Amino acid sequence: MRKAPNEITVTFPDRARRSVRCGITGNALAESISKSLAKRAVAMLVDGHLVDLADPIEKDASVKILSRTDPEALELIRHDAAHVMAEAVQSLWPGTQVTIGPVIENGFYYDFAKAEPFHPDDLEKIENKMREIIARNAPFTKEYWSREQAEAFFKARGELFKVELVDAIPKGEDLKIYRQGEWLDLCRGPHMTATGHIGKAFKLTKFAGSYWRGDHTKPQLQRVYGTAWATEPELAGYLKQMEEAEKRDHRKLGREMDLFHFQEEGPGVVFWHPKGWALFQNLINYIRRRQNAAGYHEVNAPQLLDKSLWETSGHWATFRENMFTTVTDDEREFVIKPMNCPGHIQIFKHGLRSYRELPYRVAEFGNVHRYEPSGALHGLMRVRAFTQDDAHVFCTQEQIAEECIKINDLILSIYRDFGFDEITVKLSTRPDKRVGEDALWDQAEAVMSAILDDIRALSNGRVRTGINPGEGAFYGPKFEYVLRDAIGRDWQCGTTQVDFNLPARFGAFYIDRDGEKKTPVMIHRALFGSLERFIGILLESSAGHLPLWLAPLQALVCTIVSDADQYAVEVLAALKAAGVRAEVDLRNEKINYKVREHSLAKVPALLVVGKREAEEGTVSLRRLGSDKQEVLPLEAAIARLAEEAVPPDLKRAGAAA
RNA sequence: GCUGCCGUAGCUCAGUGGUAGAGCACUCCCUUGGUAAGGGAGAGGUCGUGUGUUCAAUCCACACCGGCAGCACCA
Repeated sequence: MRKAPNEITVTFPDRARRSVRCGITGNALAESISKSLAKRAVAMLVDGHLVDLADPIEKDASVKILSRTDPEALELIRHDAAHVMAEAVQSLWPGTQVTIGPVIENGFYYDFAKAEPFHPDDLEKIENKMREIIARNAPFTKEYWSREQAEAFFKARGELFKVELVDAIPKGEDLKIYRQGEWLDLCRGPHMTATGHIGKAFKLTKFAGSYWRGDHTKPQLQRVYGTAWATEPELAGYLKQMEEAEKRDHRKLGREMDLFHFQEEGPGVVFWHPKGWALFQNLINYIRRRQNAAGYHEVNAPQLLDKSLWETSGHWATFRENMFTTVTDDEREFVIKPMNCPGHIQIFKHGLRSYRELPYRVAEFGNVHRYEPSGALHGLMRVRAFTQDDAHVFCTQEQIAEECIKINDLILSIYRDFGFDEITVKLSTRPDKRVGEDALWDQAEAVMSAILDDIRALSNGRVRTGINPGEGAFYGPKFEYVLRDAIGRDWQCGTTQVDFNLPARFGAFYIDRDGEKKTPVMIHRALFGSLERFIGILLESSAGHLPLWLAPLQALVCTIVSDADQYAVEVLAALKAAGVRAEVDLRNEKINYKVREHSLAKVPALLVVGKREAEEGTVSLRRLGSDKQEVLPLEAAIARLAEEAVPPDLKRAGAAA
């Protein structure tokens, strides 16, 4: 295409091209295309970058003019809403300082410095004020200010946090100020053309405390969260989804399914009820089979060990605040174990180890206690006493990569058995607070980053990888296995940590081929991490509809009339004989009542028997989540359930045999 | 730990400055009913704990304990 001087070529999403004056604004460009587009336009994408519609286009570029319902505009709606919220709060409570107000997943927040705390009713007040501001439909306009001008302006207004933000902007960079009517804010942008485009599909959701710059030593601010969408049905859909998520809260399910409880005298510790403990044991049995098959030796190290071991490991220096301790009458100080590694090292150190024994893999369902900050406690997800499916592999440096890959394969295979297929593995590198020489860290990180590449390559696209800088353990870098649950939430569960430090600190060694003492490398690994937490994840992901092999109570025989009692007891006996975990409900209640009650308790299979079934030797089978029934011979029903109740690993073993 | 909110029967929740109520669950009675609540009766609470204000506190104030949300933390 031939161009006059001072002309540029813009390419539209439909691949149409047009020559336009260099420096044309998005507004003018939209106007030149059509009146209706100009009217709808709120911002634009230039070469994929979201920018203000008022910005000039100064070189050949692909341009997409955005209207507010384009997906790319959603973050602008949210960001604009945050600005409007800040204006609303400052207009309602003069003297409140504004700080930052970013877009987050599903919405936005703004942090304020305000002397008086917000009151729950304030959400509605702010929302109403926001609607007023939006109705005024003031245009967003951008200005470039000098650093001095901005600093003087915010200082004069008493906006000290903004002054700090101005100071933090690198010298030589433009300071952008966005105005909306009378109000203005320092902001990177971009914004839509006017506040009216925010629309009505937003809602303020909650207040919370937060820290300035996320640092708990800095002043505490008040955060207001909101959600915003392009359309009201989308907002309604989101709110509905939140309600649904609430219904699968594992604390609620735990009560409804009678799995566990908490009470005041034991903050952060779980009372496991019979059904919950059965589920717990089902998980342990499964993991035990898997890791025994993978060459681990299961052990049990003491619950209580002298403080000196924790000083040696470095835990005392790093986590003393989070450890439960006890002093005995003879004035010895003991630590209730928060970790299993020192115990396992003692087992490794007991007696002389040969290189022939390596890799030496010790596993334990270790019951650990950690004094977690009270505000961190959350049902089973964050507790003060939990069971780790922990293990330590003592090996040579040459064996590290192979062991890490084996662990990786084991973890991925296990997650697959639970239906978790979307996995991310993240490498967490050295934290600021750590033990050991930097040379050892260099080595460990180099080894692990190579392994990370292998993991991704070996996974055929199933595993994504990433880096978490500075998030490693104090004794070594780690892989974190993050799984995505049925409703799209991510949970960090498994972990593999390569440790060049602790074995040496404890003086662990083995006798190598050449007769010399060598220090082994230790790999820490956990599969689910915390069994308590994993059960919470399982419950929320499945909404309590556990697969049959895990369900603590798999089947319930329900009678319709008492004439069927005798038969029901026979059915129960037959189920039990086939290894199905079952109970019988002979109560003098209607079948509707029984079905409702057991369905609410999430019993996977109901075997209903009345006169007819008793006479014919059949059962009416109803599965959780369905309102259909199927009448089939008792043996057929039992065979089906027994088959389905076989854990996935045993099923594979059976198929192979 | 920090900020805010909350704490009444096993659960979900009303309520009042003059020592408390509902529904479900529980016990008993009637009912034998075909796939998500049949009917009736009964029992059940030092209103989280402590101190204070008051003639009088479940209610007001303060402290503590516990919970919820977010932040911070997570070997």
